[in-house]
Amino acid sequence: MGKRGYHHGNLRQALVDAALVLIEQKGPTGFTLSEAAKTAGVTPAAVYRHFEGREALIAEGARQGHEIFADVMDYAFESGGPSALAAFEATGRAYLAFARKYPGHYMAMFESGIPMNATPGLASAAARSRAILEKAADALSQHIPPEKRPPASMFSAHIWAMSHGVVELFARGKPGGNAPFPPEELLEAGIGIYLRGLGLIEPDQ
Amino acid sequence: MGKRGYHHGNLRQALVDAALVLIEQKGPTGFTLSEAAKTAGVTPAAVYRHFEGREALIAEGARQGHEIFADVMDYAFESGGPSALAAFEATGRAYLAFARKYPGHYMAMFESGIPMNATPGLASAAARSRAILEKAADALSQHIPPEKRPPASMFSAHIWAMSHGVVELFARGKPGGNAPFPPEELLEAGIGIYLRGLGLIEPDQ
DNA sequence: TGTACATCAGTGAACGCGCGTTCACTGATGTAC
DNA sequence: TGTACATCAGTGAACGCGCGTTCACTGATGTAC
Repeated sequence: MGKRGYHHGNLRQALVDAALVLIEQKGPTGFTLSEAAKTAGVTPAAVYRHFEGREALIAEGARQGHEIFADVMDYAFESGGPSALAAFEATGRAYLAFARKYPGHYMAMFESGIPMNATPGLASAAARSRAILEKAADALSQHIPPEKRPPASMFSAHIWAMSHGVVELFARGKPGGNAPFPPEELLEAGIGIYLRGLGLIEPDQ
Repeated sequence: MGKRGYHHGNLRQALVDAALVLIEQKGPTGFTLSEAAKTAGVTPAAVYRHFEGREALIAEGARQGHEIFADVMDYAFESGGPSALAAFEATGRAYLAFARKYPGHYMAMFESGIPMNATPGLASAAARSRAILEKAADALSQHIPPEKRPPASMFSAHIWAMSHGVVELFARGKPGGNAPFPPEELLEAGIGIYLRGLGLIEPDQ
């Protein structure tokens, strides 16, 4: 917003970008304000012209992540296919694609330990991305007979939990050496079985 | 093993215990060797009589966690009920109970970033707990017609992912303010729907 | 167009801090005789 | 039982390090006239 032309150009965003790369490389707690500053070609003290401190910088990364996350999932849902089911599955794939494509953002959002209320902007961005997931679940759950329909928020929580679990356990190199299956395949199969359990997919297919 | 009677009694285990409490309180990367030593009433340098360094101390906590984890899950599986299904569900409940009861161990195991090969003892304990989960999945999957049976390792990966996701997202205070449902309920319902999707529970029940 | 001035992004030095790790040591415990 | 000795768990001081944060400053940019 009009910072361009000054000494650096757009230091604020350069710092966020540097922070996200470092978080991706060293984990959210291995990340260092000083190193982000150095990466952006600037003195640590310069960071304080744009952020209140280390935590605010991470929070801004998380906020931007939630914004992208919500956009990506919303797009997948809206354009995901003719049926509510297809749209929902596209949303699930978008989840994993986001985690893969923006690992720094993902870590800042879910692994940094930054409280969701750290910043008003972060809080509202997080609420937005959460709402998208629930919207997708709610649309799909319309196809379940009301008397056996679980609350949409539970439904979306299950999908979210399985997706997050797959990301944390199998989409990184961490435990067990490596994944027994490609994460995409694992998640798609898991969601498929889950949806079949809800009666949303034909038992025989 | 026979250190009792010396200056401290059993400093080695006291250090592990202190580390696990601190990891629970401050996260696996906020944890500090010096503070663990202070908690145990000892100089930081004393730690090096028992561990190679900071990472080895965390690895030992993770190792003990995997040992307990495997025991707990194995017991739940073996004594979980008359049917393979009941035994499996007991195992799932044991997962969450472990995460609740031993949060420090859980974090050291799954959130500390310690590689599974950090220590031979850790590697073999982790392999053991992983094997128990697969054993339970394998036993249950015998009840699925072979032609539509997913590999037991995929089956157990799904359950593990959903369980871990529930723990990370909803069984701590982190995102979204708090859980929309009690985690136990959420996980049990999720596993139930998943098992129904596999045809292991009657669709109408 | 040119000059004087105000703004404010980034500097560079300094701070106090706690970290993980090393080292020569000390002194309580255990052991040989 | 008593004495001399060996062991080795824990000490305390020191190290070099990088951290987050503060502060008075400087000098390029933008603006008023």
